[in-house]
Amino acid sequence: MTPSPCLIPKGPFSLAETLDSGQVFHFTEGHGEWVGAWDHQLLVLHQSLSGVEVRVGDPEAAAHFLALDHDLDRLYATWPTDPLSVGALAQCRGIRILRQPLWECTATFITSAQKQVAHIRAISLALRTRHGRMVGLWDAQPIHAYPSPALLATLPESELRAVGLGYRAPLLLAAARAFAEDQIDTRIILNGTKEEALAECLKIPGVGVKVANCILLFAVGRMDAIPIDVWIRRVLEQYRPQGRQRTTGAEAFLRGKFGPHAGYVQQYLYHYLRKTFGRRGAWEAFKLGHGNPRRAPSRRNRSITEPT
DNA sequence: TTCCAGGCTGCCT
DNA sequence: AGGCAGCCTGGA
Repeated sequence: MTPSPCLIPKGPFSLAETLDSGQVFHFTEGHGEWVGAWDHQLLVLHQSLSGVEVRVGDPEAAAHFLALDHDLDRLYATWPTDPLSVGALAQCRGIRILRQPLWECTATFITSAQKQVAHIRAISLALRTRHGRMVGLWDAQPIHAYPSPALLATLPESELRAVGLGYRAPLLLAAARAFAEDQIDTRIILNGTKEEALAECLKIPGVGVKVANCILLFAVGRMDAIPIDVWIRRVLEQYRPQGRQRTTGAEAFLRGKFGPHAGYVQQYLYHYLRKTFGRRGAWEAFKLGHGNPRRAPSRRNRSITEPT
């Protein structure tokens, strides 16, 4: 048996952390091998001491997908120096922003609204298994691609609700239809200016500002895109407790604070905070100890910090 | 059991 | 412009 091609990343790389950092939701691990699909291609990857072994799949496609060309040492040289960003870098060193296919990235993040990662993963795998094209077998298990827009558009809403999509079912259907009927100009999303691309993303049903930025960061590779989710909003509360958290001003603030590769900082912070404070109440406890108490807790959380 | 999770949409001021 | 309720489901 010929040895697998070995890819050498530019700077640090952690395959496991990258594939498990909330960018993609369908890769599975067994015996040190990560198995999944990139578009319609089976990928089996293993991290060795010298690099990344591509045991199944096109090495060039794998290197592109894993963004092994991103010069992380150079990126770390200009990393923000505030305590949270430094802590995030210490824990997430080697995580890369992947280059995902546009449609499956879009569809996956439409289904992610108000869902925990475990559930997003379950939905993603169910959609692939039930409706995606099989791209190969690994360890006697079939691996599936994400179903195409044209195929998803033909499914009844009840079928999407059956995999647990809930109110997101009609949104995903409408998005699939919009893609299948060429109502979305993907050239603008991929090659337009930031503003043009964002506006085109917002035409997609079920896509708001947060998901649009996920698309720009994880599929288009725009490192200046900053998805602001609940975790990043918590970071904002620490940095500017008197400011508004929901407006576009928040994004401008983060861009100024995190620099041109703000998307990378965002991803590290997201992963770091979720892993460190993901337990119920852990973030509230952290804030009581170290955080800034000036801002009153939101109505949503009030019962936690102010028991009646 | 209750709470809340990587939001979007439509409607309100 | 910005705030808010409602929406489905399942994990902790």
